[in-house]
Amino acid sequence: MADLNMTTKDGKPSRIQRRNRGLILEAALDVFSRHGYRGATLDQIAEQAGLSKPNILYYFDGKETIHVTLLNQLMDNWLAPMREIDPEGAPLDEILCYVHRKLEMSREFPRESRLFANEIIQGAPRIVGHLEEVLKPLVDDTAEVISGWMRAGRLAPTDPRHLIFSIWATTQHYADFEVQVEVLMPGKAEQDEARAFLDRMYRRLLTPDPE
Amino acid sequence: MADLNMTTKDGKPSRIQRRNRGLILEAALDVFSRHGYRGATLDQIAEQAGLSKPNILYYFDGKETIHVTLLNQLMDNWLAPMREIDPEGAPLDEILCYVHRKLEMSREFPRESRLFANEIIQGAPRIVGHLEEVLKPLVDDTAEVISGWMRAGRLAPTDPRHLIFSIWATTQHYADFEVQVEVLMPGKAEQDEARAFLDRMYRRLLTPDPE
DNA sequence: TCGCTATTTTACCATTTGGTAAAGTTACGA
DNA sequence: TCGTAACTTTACCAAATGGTAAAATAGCGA
Repeated sequence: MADLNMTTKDGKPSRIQRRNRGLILEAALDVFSRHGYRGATLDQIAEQAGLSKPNILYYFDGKETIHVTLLNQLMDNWLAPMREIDPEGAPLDEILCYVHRKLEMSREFPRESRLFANEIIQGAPRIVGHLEEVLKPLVDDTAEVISGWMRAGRLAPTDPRHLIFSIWATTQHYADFEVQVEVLMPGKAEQDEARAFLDRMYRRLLTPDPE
Repeated sequence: MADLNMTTKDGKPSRIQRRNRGLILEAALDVFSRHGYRGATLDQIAEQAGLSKPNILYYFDGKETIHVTLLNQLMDNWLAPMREIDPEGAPLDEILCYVHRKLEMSREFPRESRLFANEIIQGAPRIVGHLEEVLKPLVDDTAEVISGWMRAGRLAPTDPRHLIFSIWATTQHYADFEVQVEVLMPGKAEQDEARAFLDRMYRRLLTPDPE
């Protein structure tokens, strides 16, 4: 019985359950991130997970459930770096540290980045809710923190939200558009260069003008 | 006879041909950009074009041909702003003008932007060739122009290729991640703000330090 | 207006795809 | 070691999808 919570009688998921659900999600991340939601097939996921298709549907209610599960799991990790921006810290350091972490994640978790990008580009049909309920409040808070720093003259003034967009865009670009980057800078250790470039760009943008 | 070149006997495409091929490409742009290659169906394209599915296949050899046709048409317009960077112009103005044009295109042609993004994210299977043969030389040239400006002290030095990436990323973000932008800045005239933000960012990044 | 070509429609088809039913097999506590 | 619940497999299915054959119709030059 493919229960929604998927637990054994005693309320705890079994070892096999944990292993197989893990295998499925790992395979699904791979396939969804490469082909998008509609482009991915349960057969591909099944093959990559080393399980049969019906067996996959024993663990998840359907294709969409797998996808939504992935997106939900993803969002938490994805937003963690922004949550760690410390309103008490040194403004420029906090922002630059955030940029570095996002770039790190783009290198370490390109599949997650692409999964997310695919979903947003196609209208985010399965996570607009999450965006409104979780992402928006977090961004509002962060923008307020940054605004405060700017009003205090500790950062050069700009629009904090567009600043955030630009950080997302520039860092995730290296994951989402990896093929293109690879074509244009073949074989280069572009990640270190990227770090230096972004560091410089945001440092110059945000360092307050001497009065 | 669905000829590859699709011409009438006298070598010229008929009025009907031009109209219908146009209808199909317009519809296909809409559908592909919203759902990605595999997520789009010929039935959707047919319905949106107001033609029957077999009729669509009378004008194009198949789904893939339509997609490739779109991508090829797109690439030229897409790269036009970069081609217009004038090596003889004022460096900062040329770059900022390029940024503005890219942002403009992101607003005017969001479907094209998303079509392209979808293709690249999913590994660019149908246009790596084009990227290598057309995009790479152009980027190499442009990077060399920018490098020259930097060596001459007319722009603050940075990596020109990462500069280009960041311009692409930040400008296309407003088209590709439109849903997210809309959630986080509901109803705002974010395009004007974006222009001001990017102008400021690249101006500060690239203005040479006074010696 | 005739005749020929260009275009469109109708009726299909094979494959793929998400999903199910039910029979088997495994694992684990009593 | 036996019984039951957990898991897996086999054999399907209906709908969707890319594509085709061939008949029917429209358009256009002579």
